[in-house]
Amino acid sequence: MSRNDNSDVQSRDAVSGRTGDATAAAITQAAAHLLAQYKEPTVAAVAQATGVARGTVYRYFPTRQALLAAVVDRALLQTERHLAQANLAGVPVADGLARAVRALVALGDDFLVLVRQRLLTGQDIPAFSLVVALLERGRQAGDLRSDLPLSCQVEALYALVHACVRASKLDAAGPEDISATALRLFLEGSRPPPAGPPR
Amino acid sequence: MSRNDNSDVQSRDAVSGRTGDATAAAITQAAAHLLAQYKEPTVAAVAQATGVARGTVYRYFPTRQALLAAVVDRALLQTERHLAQANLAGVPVADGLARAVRALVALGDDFLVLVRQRLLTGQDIPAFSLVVALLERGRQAGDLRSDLPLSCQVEALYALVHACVRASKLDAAGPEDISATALRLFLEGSRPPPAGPPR
Amino acid sequence: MSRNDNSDVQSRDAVSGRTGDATAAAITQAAAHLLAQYKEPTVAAVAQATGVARGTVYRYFPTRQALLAAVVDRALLQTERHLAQANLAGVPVADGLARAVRALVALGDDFLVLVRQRLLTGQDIPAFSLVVALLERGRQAGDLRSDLPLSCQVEALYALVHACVRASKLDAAGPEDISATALRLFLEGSRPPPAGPPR
Amino acid sequence: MSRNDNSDVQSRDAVSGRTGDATAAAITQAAAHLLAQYKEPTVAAVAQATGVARGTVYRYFPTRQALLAAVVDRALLQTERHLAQANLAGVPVADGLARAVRALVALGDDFLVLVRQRLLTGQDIPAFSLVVALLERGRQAGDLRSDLPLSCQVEALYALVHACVRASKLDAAGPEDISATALRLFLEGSRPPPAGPPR
DNA sequence: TATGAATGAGGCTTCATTCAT
DNA sequence: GATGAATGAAGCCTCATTCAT
Repeated sequence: MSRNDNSDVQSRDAVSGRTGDATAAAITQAAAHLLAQYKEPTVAAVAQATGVARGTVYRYFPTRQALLAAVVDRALLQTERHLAQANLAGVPVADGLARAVRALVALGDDFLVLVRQRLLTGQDIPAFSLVVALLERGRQAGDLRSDLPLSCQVEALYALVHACVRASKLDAAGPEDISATALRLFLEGSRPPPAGPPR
Repeated sequence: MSRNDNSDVQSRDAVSGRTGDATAAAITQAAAHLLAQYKEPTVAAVAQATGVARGTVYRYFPTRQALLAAVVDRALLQTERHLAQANLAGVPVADGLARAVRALVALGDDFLVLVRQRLLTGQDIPAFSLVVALLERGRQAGDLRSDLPLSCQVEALYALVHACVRASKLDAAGPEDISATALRLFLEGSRPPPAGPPR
Repeated sequence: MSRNDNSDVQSRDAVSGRTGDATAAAITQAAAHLLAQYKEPTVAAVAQATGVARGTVYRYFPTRQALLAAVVDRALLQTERHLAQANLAGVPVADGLARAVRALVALGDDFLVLVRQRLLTGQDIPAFSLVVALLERGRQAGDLRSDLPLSCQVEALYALVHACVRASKLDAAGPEDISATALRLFLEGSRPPPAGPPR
Repeated sequence: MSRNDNSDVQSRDAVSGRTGDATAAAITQAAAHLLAQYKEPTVAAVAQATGVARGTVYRYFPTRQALLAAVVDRALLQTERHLAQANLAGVPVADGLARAVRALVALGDDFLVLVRQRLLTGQDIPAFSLVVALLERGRQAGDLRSDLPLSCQVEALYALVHACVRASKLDAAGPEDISATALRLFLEGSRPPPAGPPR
């Protein structure tokens, strides 16, 4: 009843109106936004973007590396959740690809963070394994051509989503249009259909 | 495989076998290689990769920024030269695309440097205008589909070349295979041909 | 002899007993002392003389140049205040000269800093304009000889004060004696009075 | 007879027309000029001012410190020679002072170098001992007032010469005028004579 | 909990010095 | 003898990190 009766919610900051966990989330989000622009953000930049003092960042993350790792972890988690909810394995390949692309586009900064991570470390992103599995299924089922290396197809899918997301930032296109464009480029390429429309 | 064969030009260093200009070229090349890996190379790293002392880098480039700018400039020059020699405007669009992709793949680190530059600055690379013109010609001539934004197609072409180059570093594929894969992905996408082979 | 007595203002450092502003003042003071010895002080030297780490200097002054400029600015401010309080224009020339010399001597390091600045840059010190005006008044009123260039007289006054201050550092003379000596040298020179005492 | 018959003169540089000793002299002279402006000259600056390459400076002077010491030594030597030739001890004090001041003014950069040296090191300049002896003689003979510290008078003399030299650089005054002004300021000060002109 | 002050390691840059031609 | 290239020590500056309030 009383105002102090917040034993089961996080403590709340009077000024920012943020709970402790919300502060941590705000920090990671700001850091993700900076990372998505391919900056190498300093702690001061993250703190300023979050609207807190530098020391506050260190209250939640022991080191800069830990903060950046937390950002990547959060992006991984979000990606896993989105892709799992998309139920890629439960629908035909064509539908699965459309769902996957929409999910990646919807991830926004988190997707860019993971692409950046792949670019820098060269390591696979585990959260993307569902997408790789989908591509493999498509190749085996004959829904996707299999005369090209799988690795190139994987790269191509991410690259096209990434390219469309970035290109759309200039055109201010909506996520549906972006997703559709990326998907078409991935599936059909840039050569026009010989006769009637392929669909 | 000596880096320099003009025996009667430039003073030559006995140990490294490099002339003065060759030293500058070696520095930019080493820096380009580091940049191509999406590192943010320190002057010390560039010097070590070149095999000279830090101070030597400053004999040729007044600041780190100037060095990196010189690397980008050199990449621009190389790209302009390669694309100009490819005579993209003088052949049919299909051939032009094949030539363009082969030229970009052949650029190696220089292409990656320019892609990185686009990624970081968001600015257009003037040396790529020949490729954009080719795409525009293809769209108007009906050789390329025009129901997608040109900007997305431009991004897609670079992204696919980039993706194939990077994917090939794991497979140690040759430039011809890389180029062919990138070109097919760009033109035909990943959906298999409906009936007989597309060509 | 504590440097700061306003007990309820500014956060206070437990070890050094300095407030934040006092730290900046301590840094400029230490830098002024080094400048007054005609050193070209490094940031490390200033930090050590202040008793802080190098980085701390950069908390208060963005660059070394900015620090040195702040020292000069502070010296200008102090000089303006001292000379303004001396009310040179409101008393006879002879008294004004005595006041001016005492003020300059009392400035100590700040005066030396400004003399050094004049020496290095060759530019006039605006805070000295009150003294120049006094000399001009003296020349027009016949209290000072006007058969010598004013610029030489100006230089001479500063040079004599400077010389006496520096000479007195070896003799540990008090400011009153220094001022009197400088004033006499400026007014009467080194030739003894022909007959009785000149006053 | 033959052109190679220069065994007893210095080897002569074909381009600069300087002998080896002349090159060393040119270097010290250029360095003296820079020192006289109260710069802290780099070896590169000295070399550029001399018109030779950096390495050439090191052919004549093992280190920068040695070069600067050589400049001071040369200034000391010049000063000793000038003052000795002035025969200060052999004429009345008044004449001696006039000769001394003219000699110091005529030294130009060398005098400024020594003043700078005094300023930085605080040590006496041995070449100036003849002037100090002259001042002492004047004080004992009653030609100079002795109610002021000798050290202040010494400082004052140098300071006035220095001030007049520097002030004259703005007015482009000749050495005779400079000397006369400095001497008057030293002897008679800035107060006008009570009745008729003192001379 | 949040903050501003302080620190020190590391990167950039200059410059005295050495070396090979 | 003179030069340009190369080096490394040292100074400037940034920034991740710690600490006391």
